[in-house]
Amino acid sequence: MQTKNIIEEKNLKLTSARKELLELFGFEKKPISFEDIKHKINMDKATFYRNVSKFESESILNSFESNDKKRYYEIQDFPHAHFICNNCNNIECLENMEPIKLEGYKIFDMIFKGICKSCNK
Amino acid sequence: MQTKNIIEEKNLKLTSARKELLELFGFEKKPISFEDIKHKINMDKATFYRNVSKFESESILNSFESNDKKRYYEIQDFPHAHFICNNCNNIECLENMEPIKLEGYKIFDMIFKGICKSCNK
DNA sequence: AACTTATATGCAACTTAGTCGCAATGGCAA
DNA sequence: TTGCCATTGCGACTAAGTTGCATATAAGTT
Ligand SMILES: [Mn+2]
Ligand SMILES: [Mn+2]
Ligand SMILES: [Zn+2]
Ligand SMILES: [Zn+2]
Repeated sequence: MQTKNIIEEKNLKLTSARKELLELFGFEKKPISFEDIKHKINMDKATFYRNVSKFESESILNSFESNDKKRYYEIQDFPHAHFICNNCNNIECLENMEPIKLEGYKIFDMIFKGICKSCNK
Repeated sequence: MQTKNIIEEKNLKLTSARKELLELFGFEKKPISFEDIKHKINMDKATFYRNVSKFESESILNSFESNDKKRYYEIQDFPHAHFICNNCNNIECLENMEPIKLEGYKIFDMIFKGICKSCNK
């Protein structure tokens, strides 16, 4: 979907900060922290955080906290688990995993931690 | 195992702070943050954090970060997943779950987030 | 195109979990 | 009992994220 349509659908103003963020998140395939992109983007950190929070409450992004005390954001497409490597700190999207069910619970997010494929060789 | 043996096995000094912590962690069944117990314990926060870090590197405790930006520690017994409720923020140990395997990866930790049994009613 | 107004932004000050340097203390082995 | 080194308390610090406030701007209205 186009950046403009995403925004209009949610009754938000299409500012240049929001354009920048949505293009960046649309382009990246991995979850991103503020630290990751602060040098690439042209906005204050308050603007970044206020926008990603709004995007999250509008179901455009979702987020989780990694090992490094930073919050990572990514486009909300189809639900999938994440693997965080304790060794290289890389975050992987596990897109081919069948979803796990727990009787009586609703699961929105799954995080696995351990040693990733390449560190495990 | 006795507090004293745990400590001696790792060549650490059995200080009163360490006795307090190990008894507390042995007694509690749930993961604990510093905030949770700071009023019950008789030590500086630096002492708490230095000790739990050491215990973790000695494989006496393990830890993970929850939704509330706090780190939770618990006795390392048998590996199990945790469920964090987005609604009531309660942390549950999922002790009856069969472990999940991922070809090529080593999984040390699994965290599920969503809505817990009692909030889901 | 100019006017209006609610929303969004930049900036600086703030919050808060956790860390660190350092001088004083205290386990424990000799 | 002595002495050494790990451990402790304390205060200062760090860093991710938040907030208040004055200013700027998107977008609808005239
Ligand atoms: Mn992902
Ligand atoms: Mn547990
Ligand atoms: Zn790795
Ligand atoms: Zn709940």
